[in-house]
Amino acid sequence: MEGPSLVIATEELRPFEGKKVVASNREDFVGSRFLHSESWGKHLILHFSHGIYRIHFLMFGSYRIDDPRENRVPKLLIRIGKSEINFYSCAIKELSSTSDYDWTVDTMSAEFSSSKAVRKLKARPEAMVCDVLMDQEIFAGVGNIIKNEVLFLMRLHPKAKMADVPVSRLVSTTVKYCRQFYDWKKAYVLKRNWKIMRKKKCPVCGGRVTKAVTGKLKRVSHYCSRCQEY
DNA sequence: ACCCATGTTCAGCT
DNA sequence: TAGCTGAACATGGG
Repeated sequence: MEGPSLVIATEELRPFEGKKVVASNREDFVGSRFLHSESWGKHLILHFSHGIYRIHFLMFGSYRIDDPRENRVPKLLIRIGKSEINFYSCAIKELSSTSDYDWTVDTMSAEFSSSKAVRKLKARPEAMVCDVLMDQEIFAGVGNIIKNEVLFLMRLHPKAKMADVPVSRLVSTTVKYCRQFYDWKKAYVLKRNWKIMRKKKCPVCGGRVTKAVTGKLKRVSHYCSRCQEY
């Protein structure tokens, strides 16, 4: 789950703000009050009257509101009023505070600082663009889908060195695409708008899309070797 | 039916 | 010590 999806999660939880947890599979949550939620990058931060919890969905995590999965044990279940919210296969960690979060690196935050990102990127001329895009200390919330789509939009090869990348345009394209991802996801049309991710043919030249593990992060990149130059 | 993938952390090694 | 690798976790979709 990537940053924009987490923002959507906070929105879906909004109707439950200020309400009491009447039941849970975790004793400490019972009787507590759900105050509000927020997201930072791929973190979903839930504030309850008894504590702050950070949920990370990793690769396979999911949540369901009033739609429990059959035969699946949620990592966290909370019942609020007549509603049931379930979090599956995620990592849950209690936080003592959220003061360590820097929202100026969260690509979905209004506080995101493009100038700060540009500065960090310029400090890494030897790094591959596929790695810096996924760096959560620069672009918190960007995952492999956003990475691949942004690289295609920029016509950039995943292995391009940052020294050869138009840094300012990379930042603006990434932030803009995160918003686009959010809009498409909300409209349930995200996948059909992928241009290169898991595609067989390049939408520009019709050539076969290359699928290769790239960068220090060793994540799969989907790219057109003809249209996306070094 | 099998294979893959929207991700991160950590142990253990060089 | 820094940096790398593999393992572990866990699951729906093509």
